[in-house]
Amino acid sequence: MPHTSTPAPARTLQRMLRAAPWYAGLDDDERVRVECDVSERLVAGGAFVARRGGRVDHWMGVVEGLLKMSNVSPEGKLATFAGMPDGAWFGEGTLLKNEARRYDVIALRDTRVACMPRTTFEWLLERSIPFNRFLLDHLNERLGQFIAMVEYDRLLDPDARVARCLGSMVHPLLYPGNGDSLRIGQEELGNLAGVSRQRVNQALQRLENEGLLSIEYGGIRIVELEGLRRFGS
DNA sequence: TCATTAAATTGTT
DNA sequence: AACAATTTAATGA
Repeated sequence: MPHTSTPAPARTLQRMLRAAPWYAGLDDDERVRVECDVSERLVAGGAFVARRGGRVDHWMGVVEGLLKMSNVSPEGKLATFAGMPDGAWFGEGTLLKNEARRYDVIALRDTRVACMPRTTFEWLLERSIPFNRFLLDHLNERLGQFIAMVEYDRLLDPDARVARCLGSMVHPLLYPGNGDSLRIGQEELGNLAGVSRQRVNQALQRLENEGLLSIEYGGIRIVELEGLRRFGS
């Protein structure tokens, strides 16, 4: 590493938008409107970004931080659907169906959230084919994750749960910009995978020994993405 | 640039 | 849950 290393570019809202996979396909008018309409909100760690049952009037994306999409059943059972790292977008399903939100979104640490107004979202939906294409890919990917979840989740041992949790948060096409490394601590990973931090540590060491990832301070570097997604099956 | 310190995170029991 | 070890970030000379 050269000692003249340039400081990592700040995770600004504008930078995040321009790196978004759907942004590249927009025309100039669309880009101008998007950059004008999208605002940024800071959510403290532990706080709700949006609540189940609440009205949905924004399509949201993670500029910087970490979110958890989850639900609590009437019996008090916690179900986490997805972890959302930098560059992840969510809420399109509820926007398209125009119904109340079906899940809670909670910040696992201080997180900056990009908010695109419903009107802008619908405007893009009406006129941009690349935007529609992105939504299609995005929904399809999400569907695949949910199918895998109902198929295996209850049967998986902790190692596999951690592996799949990581695999679901890395997507070179839908969430670019993270490269092959994920900034997530072992405690946060435990919250997402539903296992203790100690067990996360144990799982990560096994996964590292099998050559699927490498453990870094404050994060994980993905080595074999497909191996992580397949792990345990 | 280097040393010191505090804070965060990891590894182990 | 508690503890020790490690890494990073911040501070000031």
